[in-house]
Amino acid sequence: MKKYLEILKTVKLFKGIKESDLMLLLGCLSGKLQHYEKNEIVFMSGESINSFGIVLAGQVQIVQEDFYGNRSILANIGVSNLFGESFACAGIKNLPVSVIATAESDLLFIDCQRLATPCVNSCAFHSQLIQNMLHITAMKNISLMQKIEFVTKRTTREKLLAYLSSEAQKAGSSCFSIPFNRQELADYLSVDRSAMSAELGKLRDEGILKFHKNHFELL
Amino acid sequence: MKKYLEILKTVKLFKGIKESDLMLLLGCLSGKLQHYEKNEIVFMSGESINSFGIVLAGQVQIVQEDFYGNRSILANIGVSNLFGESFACAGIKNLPVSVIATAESDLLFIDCQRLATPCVNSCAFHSQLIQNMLHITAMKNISLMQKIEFVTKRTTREKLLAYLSSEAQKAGSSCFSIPFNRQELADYLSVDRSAMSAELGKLRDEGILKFHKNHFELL
DNA sequence: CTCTTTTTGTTGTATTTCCAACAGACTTAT
DNA sequence: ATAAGTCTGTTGGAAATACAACAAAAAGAG
Repeated sequence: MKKYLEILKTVKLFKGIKESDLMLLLGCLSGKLQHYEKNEIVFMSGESINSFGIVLAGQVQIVQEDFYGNRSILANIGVSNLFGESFACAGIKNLPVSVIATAESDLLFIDCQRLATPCVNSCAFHSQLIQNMLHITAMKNISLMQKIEFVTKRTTREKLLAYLSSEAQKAGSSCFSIPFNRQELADYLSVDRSAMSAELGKLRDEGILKFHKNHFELL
Repeated sequence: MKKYLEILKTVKLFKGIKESDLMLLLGCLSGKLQHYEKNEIVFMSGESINSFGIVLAGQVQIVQEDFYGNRSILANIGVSNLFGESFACAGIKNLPVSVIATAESDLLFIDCQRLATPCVNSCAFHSQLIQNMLHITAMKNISLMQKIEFVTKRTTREKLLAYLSSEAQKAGSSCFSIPFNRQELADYLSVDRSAMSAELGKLRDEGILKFHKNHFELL
């Protein structure tokens, strides 16, 4: 766990917790570190969970799949971010989504019960953790709204431009990388991959953007 | 304010607060009651807000509008539910959405600062309020995900059926009312109104559902 | 009640998306 | 280096959607 101390310090859930208290706190929360291979399933939809995760290395995706096999990617969770905490905090028993590691990943799992109920040692941090968690779920709300903004755009072109400019803004530069390959991007924006590929080609021909693999530049 | 005591007792934010403490608490939070006419704007996109609202009567809608005039309804907020709290908790300065009263409404506004910082009187409730707020934002997360599930369906028919069956489930009956007229439903599901109307007609002809105005029955 | 406005349903056409199939580029394993 | 597998771009036809225009029904105003 110690090798991830630097990462843990950047996790928003632990904001305001002293570095010296961090390991102690993790013990109290009975945090469990686990390794996942690429494409391994972390949580399966329908499953009942009693812990949420923190990505310490790699990345995971939150995925919805209907029984026609249509896949929809709700979110990509990168290093130092949480997943599953909304279901935990809302007390949802059966997961309506799956979580999949899309790269070799190290994930830290924390028991929700432990977070919600103060214990002798962590009591001092408890109130801080809840407040941090509130901030995190509120931020997730915002990014879900932003995703809705993308997918409700009428055409593939508009969806692409809305998504890409938001990524550029997030990166603070017109050059940026995205955490998706083409099929994943299509599943995130909820469009047809081939049509999207064609549209990307058009946008490039019109001089609106450049791209190479998952690296983009808006012009 | 007293006339709404029964409603206030059902507000999830105040869960665990004794009825006798409620009015005291509202004073501490400097809650302000305000009346709105139908179609009046409550919050305007771009505005900077420092309070969130609770619907005591009527309803409001959370609306996104792009500069082509395409409207997207993110959510409908009914009696005893909160709006704007995600932006408050996330510390978002400029509202990315608008809030509009879609019926004559009484709204209670609460200052975020007051909620976040304990004061001499409300201190005892403070921790409870934060926990309740966490639960509320987590639940909102879930309903946003559900909305994404609707709008990412490929066809108008699938969107309708996904939405209507979720409403039936929520109502606990195959008969239920929806809080939208046709144009609003189209803007919520992000489809063309006329195409949606046609699809509703087909579904009725096929004996899959019955409807009259905003009252539906799944068969 | 009558007139006006809003809401809902219907239709036809242009546009867009979806799907399937395929070829080339790139990766990975052996 | 070869072969198998994956990812990306391209195309054509089928299906679905968006848009505009209009008629009928319902709601609201005077």
